[in-house]
Amino acid sequence: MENSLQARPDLTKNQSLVMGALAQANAPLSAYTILDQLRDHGFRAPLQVYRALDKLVEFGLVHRLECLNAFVACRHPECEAQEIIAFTICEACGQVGEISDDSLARRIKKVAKETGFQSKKSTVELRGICQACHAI
Amino acid sequence: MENSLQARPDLTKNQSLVMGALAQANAPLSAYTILDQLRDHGFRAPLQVYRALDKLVEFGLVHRLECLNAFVACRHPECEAQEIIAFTICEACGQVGEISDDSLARRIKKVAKETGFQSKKSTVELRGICQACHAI
DNA sequence: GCAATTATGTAATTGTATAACGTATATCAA
DNA sequence: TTGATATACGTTATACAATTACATAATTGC
Ligand SMILES: [Zn+2]
Ligand SMILES: [Zn+2]
Ligand SMILES: [Zn+2]
Ligand SMILES: [Zn+2]
Repeated sequence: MENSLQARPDLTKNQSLVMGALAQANAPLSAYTILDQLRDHGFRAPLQVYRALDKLVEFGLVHRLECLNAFVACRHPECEAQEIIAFTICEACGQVGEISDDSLARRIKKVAKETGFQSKKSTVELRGICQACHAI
Repeated sequence: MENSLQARPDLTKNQSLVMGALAQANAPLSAYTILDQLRDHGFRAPLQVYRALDKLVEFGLVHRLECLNAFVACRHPECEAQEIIAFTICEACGQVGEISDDSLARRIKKVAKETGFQSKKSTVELRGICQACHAI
């Protein structure tokens, strides 16, 4: 049986550039912000960014935040092994945290199943204030 | 102390029209789909829809689904009393369900708090197959 | 009436994402 | 070597989503 984890191939040039932009940022970037940052490297059109992002998300290197229409580099080593990740998005500093909690995942699965819903993909995004910003 | 629940005033004409479109639909509608449906009633511009949607969401009569950029009428009588609602979105029939489970809400609050995150607003959206579609 | 607030109409613009082309390159089998 | 397949890339145009800016009308509270 195939391992469901994506065996990550070497990144292409465009994929590397987009990954680099996201890795350097300490907050989510929109596709168009990435495009602007990479114009000096030859990027001209949104599709170049979106195609790279599609692959990077597929590889599990990047997450998409639905509530921001933005993308963030994964900082969570064990990410691919988790079914459900909760993202914490600080509205003060923009930083994104990743929480993977088994009991939370089980709870979500359970409440869904109780209504007969078969969940395939879940989005959990929390907006608020991170610890660092709250301390200020 | 003011009640945080919105005392719902009568809806204006535009708000009623948008609410009607969403109430009739059995799946989420995008703002532009609503606009098209209401052209016969004098709607000409997206802003007329977005302004009505803003109010309806504020009143708790409509929910916005982040992962779809779409809006759905609330089918959940006790909705406003719940801090956290999980939406189930069927990828087969499009129907949206609302789950409010106290233990899930507590769990989410708890895992966030463990990382020092102060959550203000949460988005929980599950995509998959609903019971009816699974039975087919 | 009058001021303040809320709702509406319209046009223009900005932001997000994809469709539809064509081209280039790597891989593999015949 | 050729042909088939798969993948990546570049470009243009277009579709879809949301907001800004400004003017006008209706409503509400004195
Ligand atoms: Zn991750
Ligand atoms: Zn912060
Ligand atoms: Zn509801
Ligand atoms: Zn269904």
